[in-house]
Amino acid sequence: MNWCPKDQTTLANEQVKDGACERCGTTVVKRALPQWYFAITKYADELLNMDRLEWPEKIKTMQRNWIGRSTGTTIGFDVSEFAPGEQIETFTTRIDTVYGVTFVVLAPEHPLVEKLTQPEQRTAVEEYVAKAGRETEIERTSTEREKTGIETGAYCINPLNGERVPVLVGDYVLASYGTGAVMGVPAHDQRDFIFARKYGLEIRVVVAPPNWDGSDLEEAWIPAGTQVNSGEFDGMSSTDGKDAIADKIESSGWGERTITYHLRDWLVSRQRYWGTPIPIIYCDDCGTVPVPEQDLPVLLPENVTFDPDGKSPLTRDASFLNTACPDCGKAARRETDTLDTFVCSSWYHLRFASPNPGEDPLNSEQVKTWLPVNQYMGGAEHAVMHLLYSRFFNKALRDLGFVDFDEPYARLINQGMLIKDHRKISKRSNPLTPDPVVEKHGADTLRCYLMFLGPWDQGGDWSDSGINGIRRWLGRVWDVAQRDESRLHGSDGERALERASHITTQRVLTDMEAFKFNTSIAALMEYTTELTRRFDAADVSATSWRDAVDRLLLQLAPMAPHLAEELWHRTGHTGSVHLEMLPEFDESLTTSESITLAVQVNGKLRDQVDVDADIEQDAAIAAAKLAENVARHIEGMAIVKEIYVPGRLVNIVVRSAS
RNA sequence: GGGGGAGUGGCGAAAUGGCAGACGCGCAUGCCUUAGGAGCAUGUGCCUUAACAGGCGUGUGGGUUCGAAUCCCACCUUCCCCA
Repeated sequence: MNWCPKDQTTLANEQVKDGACERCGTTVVKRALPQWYFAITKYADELLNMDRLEWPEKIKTMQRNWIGRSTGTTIGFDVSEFAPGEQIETFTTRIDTVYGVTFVVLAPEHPLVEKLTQPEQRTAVEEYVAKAGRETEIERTSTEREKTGIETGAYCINPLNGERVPVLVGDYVLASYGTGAVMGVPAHDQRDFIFARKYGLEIRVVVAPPNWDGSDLEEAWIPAGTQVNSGEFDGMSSTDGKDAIADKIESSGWGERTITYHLRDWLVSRQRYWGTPIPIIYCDDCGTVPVPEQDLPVLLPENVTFDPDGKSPLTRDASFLNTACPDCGKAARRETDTLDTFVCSSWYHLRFASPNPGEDPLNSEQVKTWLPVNQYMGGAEHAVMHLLYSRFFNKALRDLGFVDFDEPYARLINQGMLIKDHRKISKRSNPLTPDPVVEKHGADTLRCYLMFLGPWDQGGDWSDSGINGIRRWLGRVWDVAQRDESRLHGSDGERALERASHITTQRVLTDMEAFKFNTSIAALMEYTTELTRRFDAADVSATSWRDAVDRLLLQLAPMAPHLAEELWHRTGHTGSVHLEMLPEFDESLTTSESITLAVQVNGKLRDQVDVDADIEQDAAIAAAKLAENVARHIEGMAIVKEIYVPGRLVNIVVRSAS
């Protein structure tokens, strides 16, 4: 059990960071306590299936790694010579290397350590085990550190070849992972290789590299190869050997094919006040009894005192603690542990969708209407905690009949981290209070600025100065939208205005769908400038001008909702701008009759030419060659190649004519 | 150590095989102003040049291509994640 001495509570593996409590940074120690778990491992395989999720690959990879499914073989090494009737269970994904086992290593916490340690080694082993108990798992498994181990003095038998190999204790083996014991194959595992060299153990090649001449290896050979020194399996490819050896082990009863997971069951007990009480009652006669459904939910008592000993007030609150056994009615005690807060965040979206469910925790009909969540926005830091728990909850609730879908969040986007003073902005450690910014510039300005900082999924650096640009732009919008269009009677700029409108909408909508709000806003800024220019030139009609301003406001609405609404009303509209549809764009109106081609000579830009938009390749190249600065660079040269990229550029490749 | 991002002006950034630096900040000059931490206009990658123009330039070194910030290889720096 991971125990934080400061917070006086247990922690899930996911909540231990670098051996320290995720909340307060205190070094976490190991404690043995009875706890409540959720059986998330029962869903491990289903949780691995993320094919239909539109999530960032990175998050999917992190979840896969966290679940950590590996297929391999469990095999027992007999130790009855030293501990009658016992054997050491080991798990390996490389059963093809089993003939190369030259030692077996136990985790310091392994129950057989005590039984197997021989008298002459006892003092040294006990010291070693005590030392390992003071170190964190991160320290023990760090690859930076040299592997250490100590002999127990005992030996075990490899069932495949009947060999007697030494049993050691090593702190790089964790009791909590796999079987808490590993077989040592120095020739084919780099950690074992280094370990064997250090302690003078045999390094025996059993999977030969191609063209192996029988000499000693310089480092472990990890890839596949040919079985050698492997009895009846010699000559097989190690890929086939894996299956053949596993078959033999299973048919001989020495072990079996096994799937293991890194994921462990979710420890949900917390020794805190602030949490959902675990609905369990302890009765001296009936044992552990769940609170009957009609008595749910168990509510926290309200008038409690918090003492500085860090213990949950629930452990001292008699009115909460004492109750009657639901089965026999005799006096009984409530569980005083509460549920991890990740339990609540695993289904809050279901409750949001059905806020008044009556007797049930949620209303399935309303949940079906609204969910699953189409687009979820959250931080990448939730990859293996909240997001995994939430998926598990959804699947469990589905199996209980509460929801009819498999996944809670169809599409996931990670917003990036905001950095201030070289540290990430966080509500706990480095907060950015929006109030003064809102006070000074308004909520719309702050909102737009956050969108303008950079790509949404990359976050950005907060700076106080850049916000002025957004403030100025919104000021220009305010000005331009309210100009009096009655003096406009022109027509020369109509076509240009229409083009600008449709191009802008195309850019704004495309970028918004890709969560590139920064470039969406840049497009609207350019459009604002264009509107101002057209008004000052007075070369459009009043109607076109007004339509163009409406278009600006409609696209501004999602970004600066208050300002857009106010201007929508001030420009003569009734009803809310937020009930309007976004404008559409006509691709045919985004093009123009003439285009500017860039002209390169040998890939270097030399000039530009204005040509008809539908110009043919030959004509485009001919026009390009006439450009003054191009002619200069190709004069007297032999033309090797001419390239025309329609609508974009011409590249003329030349070399000296000599 | 392993896994995954990122590296472009003074700064935030744009461009994902086709005119590098859009848009914005900052800065400079000018206009307006009794005033400016307001507003407006113009300019602003570096070097050479009176100008036309030319050279250099997207972390470093190589490669592919008519053409590379963009693709490939190696390296450097940095951020995030890690049983």
